Amino acid sequence: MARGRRVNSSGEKSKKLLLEKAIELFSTYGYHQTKISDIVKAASLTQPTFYLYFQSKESLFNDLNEKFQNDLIEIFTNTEEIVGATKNANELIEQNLRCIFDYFIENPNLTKIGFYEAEQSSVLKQLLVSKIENVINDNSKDYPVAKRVNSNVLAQSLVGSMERLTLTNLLTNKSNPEKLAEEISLIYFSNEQALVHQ
Amino acid sequence: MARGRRVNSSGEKSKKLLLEKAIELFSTYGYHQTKISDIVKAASLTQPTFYLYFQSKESLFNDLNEKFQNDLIEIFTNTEEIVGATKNANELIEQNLRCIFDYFIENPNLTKIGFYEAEQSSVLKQLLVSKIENVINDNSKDYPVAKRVNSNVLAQSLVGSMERLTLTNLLTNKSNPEKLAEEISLIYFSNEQALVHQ
Amino acid sequence: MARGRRVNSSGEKSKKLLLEKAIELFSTYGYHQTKISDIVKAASLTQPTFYLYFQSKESLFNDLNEKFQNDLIEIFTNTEEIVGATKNANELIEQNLRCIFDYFIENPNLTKIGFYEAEQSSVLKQLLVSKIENVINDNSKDYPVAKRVNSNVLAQSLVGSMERLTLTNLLTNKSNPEKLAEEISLIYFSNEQALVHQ
Amino acid sequence: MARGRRVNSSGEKSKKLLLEKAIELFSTYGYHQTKISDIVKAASLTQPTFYLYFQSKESLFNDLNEKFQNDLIEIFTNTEEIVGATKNANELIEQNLRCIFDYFIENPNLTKIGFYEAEQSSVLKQLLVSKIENVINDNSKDYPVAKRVNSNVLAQSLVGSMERLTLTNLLTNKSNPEKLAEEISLIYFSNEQALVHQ
DNA sequence: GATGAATGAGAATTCATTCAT
DNA sequence: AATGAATGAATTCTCATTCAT
Repeated sequence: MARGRRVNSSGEKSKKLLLEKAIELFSTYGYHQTKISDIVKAASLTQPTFYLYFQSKESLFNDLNEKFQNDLIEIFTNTEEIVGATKNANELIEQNLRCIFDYFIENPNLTKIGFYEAEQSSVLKQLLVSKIENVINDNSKDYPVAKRVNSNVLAQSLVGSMERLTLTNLLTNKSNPEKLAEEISLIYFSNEQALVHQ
Repeated sequence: MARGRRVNSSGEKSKKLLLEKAIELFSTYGYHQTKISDIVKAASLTQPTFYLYFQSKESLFNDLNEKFQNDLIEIFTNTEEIVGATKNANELIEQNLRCIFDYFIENPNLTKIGFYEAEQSSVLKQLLVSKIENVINDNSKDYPVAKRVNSNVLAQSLVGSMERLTLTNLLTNKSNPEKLAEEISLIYFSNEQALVHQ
Repeated sequence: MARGRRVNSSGEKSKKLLLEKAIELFSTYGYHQTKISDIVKAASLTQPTFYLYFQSKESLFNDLNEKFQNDLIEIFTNTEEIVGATKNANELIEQNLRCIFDYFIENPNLTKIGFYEAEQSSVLKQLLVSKIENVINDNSKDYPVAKRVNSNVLAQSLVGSMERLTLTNLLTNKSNPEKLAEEISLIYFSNEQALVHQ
Repeated sequence: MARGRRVNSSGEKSKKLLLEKAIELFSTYGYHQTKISDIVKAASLTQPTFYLYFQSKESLFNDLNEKFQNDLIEIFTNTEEIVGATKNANELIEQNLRCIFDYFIENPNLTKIGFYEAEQSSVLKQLLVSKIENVINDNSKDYPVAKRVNSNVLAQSLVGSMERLTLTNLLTNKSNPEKLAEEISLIYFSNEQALVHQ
């Protein structure tokens, strides 16, 4: 039987294909339900080829998660820089959410993996909570609710809202990044702002 | 170990022990990471004994989830009856949340399985969303925010908050059922109530 | 043993080897006494390799039986065509028996499986009975015995004789296809022919 | 839970019941497909009770077969004595067959086990062959066919006929002992006798 | 005489991973 | 760069059998 390098084949192409299929399958069926044999079958390649590009199933999964985490952390950082100190807190958070949701929409399957399937996601979410908590603390005077509810609880709650709404409304295309960010902002801040600014 | 019946052994005890250990392990390590061998080892029993009481690993897991779902659905139903039409919406929701959180605190590991680990949880959560959505719709006049944010989005958001806060604050004993239910109520409704009632 | 491909290994060779050993063991010890571990041990391979080529122990057994049945049915059909209407009944049956016995001798172990071990064999034998019954019915005028004994009984009896003599005389090499076919023919028909023709 | 001796229970009754059910199940599903759990379930008893009366599954099966063999051997012997030297060979064989068939009809399930399922059956059948062979040899002058066909082949063939016809015609009640014995006798001897005596 | 409870020993099957080409 | 062939190491599950009551 024919073996060896195939016509028109290119390592990078194969690796990318495997990566794509892996993301697709992991996000659809989960880590344990996805076999390496499934991934290579979907990519019309063979199992040894998988090991040409990835150390193991677990390391591929970790790589995927690392990329997701790095991307998200970069978004956090960038938004801070861009938005800067010019805006008030709820706009800052809304902006941040929107950027995150933009990324989610562009990488829906990776999001399902990195934000829901992976255990590492908890660290990331905790980081998000911290960021939001800081923003709230820095601007607590503007938020009456923040006087009655612990800022950490508020931030945890907000991340919980993000999590669920991303899954049910954003990734199902019932909503879009802009709209969803605004809605969350409305739920958590805008109403009060409005009242405060009366 | 010798074969046959052990001194002082009793079927009910063994079954209960296996059930406990299974809940413990599933909630800690997840379904796939928990092997039947782990469960029976934790219970100081052997694999065939497992099959004396449960059909398979999967069926045990399903049984667990079914119990969780039934318990929770019963709580929904009971709370409705008890609270009745006497209270306004946010009190109703707060009461309901509190009952749910009470159950979560009493069954922390089962909650981790039934509310987080299991795929069936999505149905349950959707049901919760529907219930909350109805309450909001019935009382939307009291909630300014409900005029700006779709009631479904509001309900999804609230369930998201529940999910996350249960995991991070309730099951870690940083908070308690009463307090957490109040906090969520404050975040979503009370502030407005207060303002509206001015 | 190291993992991975062996020197000089070839899929076809391994599959054939497994098939051979399976036939050998099934025919010697029977389906239930033959473990997959026995088969692969006999082939100097490992259990996963077995599953590379066969779906399961049962499906391998069924495949074997299907082959046997198809082969035998083909023999029935071919013999009919070749012998045609030119010969009289006992020659036709003798010819058919001889072809069958030839096949048995060439595939002694498969015969033990497909004709004795497998439950599916009963269908095949019933088919044989039908064929023979038809021949007898078509030529009953030549056979005095067929007037006193039901043709179905006669056919069943003949198949029973085949069964036993194959096992005790043919597969043990005490007899051979030609001789055995002739003997059976003599027992069932020739004597009468002879007498009738007097 | 209640344990210990049951009201109205009697050891002998339980043993007999187990024996009956074992015969029923072994004959229907075969040795390997019949689990001890099946047998005791059918007898409304428990597994340890089984071991009160039988050493093991295998030994029960062997006991069953031993009984069958002893019964059959006794029939051989008795018939010889009764029939004695007074009759000619084909009547002797017919008589013998009829007695055997009578026993088969009275013990259909045991027959399925002892004559078909068990490996030990081959010894018994060989014994039958020997007996028949002797009769044929002693009376070969009366049987023209015996001059052309080896008496062993003739005897093997006859036993094969018995085997198959018992299964297809006797145990299915399509025929009866008397009729079947006569038919076999007709197939193998009577016709010639008739002709010879003309 | 009988049972509830338990287990030793092994069965089939799966899957990530590796070797030789 | 890629593959055909193979396997180590589990993992679930079954069944005859045994012990304590």
